[in-house]
Amino acid sequence: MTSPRSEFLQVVAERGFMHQCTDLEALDKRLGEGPAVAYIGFDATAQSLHVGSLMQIMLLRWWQKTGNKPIVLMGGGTTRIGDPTGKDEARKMLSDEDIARNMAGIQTVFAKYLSFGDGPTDSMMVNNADWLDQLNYISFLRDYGRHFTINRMMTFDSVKLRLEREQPLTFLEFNYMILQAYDFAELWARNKCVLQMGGSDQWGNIVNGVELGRRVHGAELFGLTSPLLTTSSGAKMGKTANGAVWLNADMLSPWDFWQYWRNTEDADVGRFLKLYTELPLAEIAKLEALQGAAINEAKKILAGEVTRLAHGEAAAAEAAETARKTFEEGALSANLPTVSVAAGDLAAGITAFALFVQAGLVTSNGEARRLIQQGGGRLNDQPIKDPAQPISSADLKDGVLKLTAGKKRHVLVRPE
RNA sequence: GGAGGGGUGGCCGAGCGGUCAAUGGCAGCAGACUGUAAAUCUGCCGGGGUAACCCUACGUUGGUUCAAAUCCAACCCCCUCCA
Repeated sequence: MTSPRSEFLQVVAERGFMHQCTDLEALDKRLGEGPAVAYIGFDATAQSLHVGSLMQIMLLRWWQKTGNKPIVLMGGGTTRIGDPTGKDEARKMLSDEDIARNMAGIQTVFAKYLSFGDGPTDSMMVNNADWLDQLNYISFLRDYGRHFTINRMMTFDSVKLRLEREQPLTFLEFNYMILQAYDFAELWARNKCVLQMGGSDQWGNIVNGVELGRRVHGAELFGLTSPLLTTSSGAKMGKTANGAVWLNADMLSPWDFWQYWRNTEDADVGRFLKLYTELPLAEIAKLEALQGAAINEAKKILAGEVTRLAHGEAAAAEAAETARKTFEEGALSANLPTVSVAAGDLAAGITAFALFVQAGLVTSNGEARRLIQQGGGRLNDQPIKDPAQPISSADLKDGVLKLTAGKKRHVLVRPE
C-alpha cells in the first residue's frame, strides 16, 4: 500500500517499529475513524522489564501521543502458564508470590511513559488474572477450545520448533496461545480493544487472538508486530556483561543505564534514535550522518534522551555530567557509583585484589588478581602493578579512593 | 509396562580407567589498536593460595580400583519407538 494516512501508522512506519501487520490498510482506515484502543501484554517473569521491552513501551507511548487509548495488560494469569515462544524448555514455575512481586516491580515503569486516568486517551492497566483465574475448564473448552484445531496449533513456531527439536512441550505451555488469544477477545468485549501489538515473536499468539475475536464476537481485530532487535554485531538487545539492562532504577542505576546507551555501536545509532527517542526525524538524520569520532556526540544525545524518559531529566543530566568529568576530563566525579568500606579496615591497609572484590568490580579474588596482573586495575587513575599491593588511608584523595577496572568501570570507595 | 538413546563447566559440545579443572566453539574479562564504537591481534577465563599446593566439579547415591567424568549397581530426569 501507499504510505499510511493515520498519524500513528506513519510514525510506526517511519521510525522502524513495523514488522508485520494483519491488515495494514484496514487498520489505517479504522484509525482514520477516530480514537481506538490497543494493548500490549507483559508477563511478570522478572522484577523489572528490560530494554528488550522498551520498543513495546514506546509503541504504546506513540499510540497515546497520536490520540489513542493504550491498555497495559499485566499477565498475572498467563505468567502462571509460561509462554513457550522462543524457548527450548519450560521456564521454571513461578510462585504466586513471585508473580505478585514481579508485577509490582514492572507496573512502576509505565507511569513514566504513559499517562493513566479515566479520559478517552488515558492509559489503563489491567490484569488478565482477573478473567483467567476464574475460568471454568469445561465451559471454556466448549466455548473457546472448539475454535482451535490441534492441526493448526502445531503449525505455529512456538509449538513446531519445540517438536522439531525434540524438546518437550507440556500441555500447560501448549495452552498459552489459547489464553493469550482469549485475552484479546476479552479485551475487545470489555474495552472495545481492536489492536494488539507485540514483538515479532508474538505474531502467532496475536493472530490467534484476531481470529478468535472474529469467530466468537464477529469483531474486526488487528495485530501489529515490531521487529526483533539485535545490535549490528548480532547480539540481542538488552544483555550486557552484568546481565539485563533493566528499566527499574533499583535494578540498574541510571548511570549504568546511560552508559549502556552511550556505548551503542556506531551502526546502530540512527536506528536507536528513531526507536527509543522522540527526536524529530530530520534531527536524527543529521546525527546519524556524523562520521568517525564525531558520532560520539550522537551517542551522548541518544543516552541522554533515553535516560531522560526512563529516569527523568535530573538523572540524565547527572549521568551526562559524571561521564564528561570522568571520561573527557579524567577528573574525579563524586557521582560515580560509590561503595563504602570500614574506615578501620582501610586504615590497616587492604590488599588491592581484596579491595576490588569489596568494591564489587570483580566476583572473586582470583578474578581480581587476573585483572590487575593483566594491567586492567587502577587506583586513582594509576595502574596497580602488584595484586597484593596494600591500599590504605594514605591513598585517599579528597576522602575517597577511585578504583578502575578496565577502561570503563569506575567505582569510588569511601571509608565510613 | 517393554526396547533403544541420553544427562559434562554460563551455553553448545568432545572425552570414555591415570598425562582431566576436563579438547574445541560461543559468550565473558583484560591488554594492544581506537573514538567509552566495530573489526582485528594477544592473553585470561571453577574457588582458595605469593607459591608449593589444597578444595569443589562431569544427573543422584553407593561400589570396584593404588587411581573413575570414564567400569559396575540402584535410583532420578529427558528423548525416540512399541504397548
